[in-house]
Amino acid sequence: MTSTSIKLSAIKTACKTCSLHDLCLPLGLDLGDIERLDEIVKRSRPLHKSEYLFNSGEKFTSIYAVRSGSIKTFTESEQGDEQITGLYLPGELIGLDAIHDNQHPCSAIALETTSLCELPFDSLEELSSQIPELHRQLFRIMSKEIAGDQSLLMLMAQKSADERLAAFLVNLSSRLKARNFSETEFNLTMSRKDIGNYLGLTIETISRTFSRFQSEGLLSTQRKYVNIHKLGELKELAGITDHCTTPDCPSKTA
Amino acid sequence: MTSTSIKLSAIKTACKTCSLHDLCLPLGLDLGDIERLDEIVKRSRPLHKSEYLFNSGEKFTSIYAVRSGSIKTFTESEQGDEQITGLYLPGELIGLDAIHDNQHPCSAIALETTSLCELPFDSLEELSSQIPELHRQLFRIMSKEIAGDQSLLMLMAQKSADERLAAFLVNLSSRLKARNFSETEFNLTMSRKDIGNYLGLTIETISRTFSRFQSEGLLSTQRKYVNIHKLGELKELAGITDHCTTPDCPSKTA
DNA sequence: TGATTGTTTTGATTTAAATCAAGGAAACAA
DNA sequence: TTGTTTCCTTGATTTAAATCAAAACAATCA
Repeated sequence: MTSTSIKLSAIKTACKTCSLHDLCLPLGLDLGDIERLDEIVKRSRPLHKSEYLFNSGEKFTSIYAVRSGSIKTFTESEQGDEQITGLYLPGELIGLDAIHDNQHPCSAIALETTSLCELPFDSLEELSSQIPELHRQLFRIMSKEIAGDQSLLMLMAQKSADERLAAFLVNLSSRLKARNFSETEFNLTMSRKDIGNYLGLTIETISRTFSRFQSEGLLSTQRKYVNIHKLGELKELAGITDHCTTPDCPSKTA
Repeated sequence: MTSTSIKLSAIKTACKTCSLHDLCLPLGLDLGDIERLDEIVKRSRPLHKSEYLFNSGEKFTSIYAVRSGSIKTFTESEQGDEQITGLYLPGELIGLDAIHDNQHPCSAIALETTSLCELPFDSLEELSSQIPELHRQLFRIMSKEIAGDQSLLMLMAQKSADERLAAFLVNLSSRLKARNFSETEFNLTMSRKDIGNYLGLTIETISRTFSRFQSEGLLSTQRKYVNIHKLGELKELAGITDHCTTPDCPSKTA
């Protein structure tokens, strides 16, 4: 009985059988190397909605990969303004911003029931010095995060409320599609308030913009549920180059 | 004669004698490892003001470290809006955002006469898999870049024009101080237009804000020259936590 | 079940920064 | 030197989004 349950949990954590394989750390690794990666992955109980994964200021020990669900990260300034810095979907890595000074500059909260793979950074670092392809993939992922933040900066600095919300939706849609979810019908896991904060806008502006998009027939919403009717027009509004810089992003190949 | 000039240039590129040692890649390496790093560094002629280091879309081959001078990086969207994404001072690394898809997502231009160290990425990657401390330092630098971009995001999303310009100046001041320049007297290498673009504001707003800071006695300016009279007040305006996340940043230890 | 709390929508008003406009000061070239 | 271009400053006006305000709607809980 005990051995069965161990085996079951082992199967569950196995990178080699994980459907997120190509969106996550194992991309490009051969089977033997994936098995070595599997050995350092720790799996704990899923987080419930609103549970913290870590808190700003905490000591950095591990990188986390989202297995299912979603996570938001946010920083708080000394004046108390909160800024959401990231929304992480399955296959994406959390905590890369904490490496440089060994503590988390942001907090991370589950937006829904979320399970994660924990990768102790010391082990990961050691393993990556033995597996060049893992090393390379880690660099790629970090580089992508930098490039993604830079597109977000452009969004904030140069774009109107309409363009920002459109870009947010198009980006989300692309990433969901890459994960085999519908690209036109999905649930926002963030509240209007969170979306506004993320995009540098107020909740009222987000709400009004959604209403206008709806009256223009671009999409329809019921609270968190979104149905995009005219993805093409939305992409155009977003400036086609949505701020998704993932290699798996459909808009890149289109 | 020939051997002399070769020797001279070898001395000039030597990381082990470089004053930027602790702000750059060699931080934490022992002498032998620094010498190995020195072997892969390529040094070319300095760039003149307004010369391109690389262009958006170009194939990625190397990371560049600024030796002297300064560089700005910027992306251009399909609609033609330009967004400055970075201002790089001596000891800082350019091109980390290009690793993930092997091409530069941004262009890089010299803001003044600027000399650089070129680090071919293939060699750097190979070397870093042999030198764990170099590997770690690379991760730290990339992580710092991510964290820095995230503070910039907060700046753009939540802060007023005053706060943004103050934060920009305080950040620049800290980084200059870490490089043994004056923290209160310096030349902006970016134009008002560039500063505005970087901070998501217009040139007129930057100009007016500088004028007001001046009339309030916070600083004085003559074109690019800036003299900060009340750094403390400026820091307070910036929210104390300036968006400098470098470990060498004085505000961290203060 | 109703009471309480939190979230979203919509409307009226204000405001910070953008835009429009024009003059002045440096930098640069012929 | 003078003309040309680029950059910066300052003023007047407009505007997009914030703020203030209130009601409608969901969700949660006793």
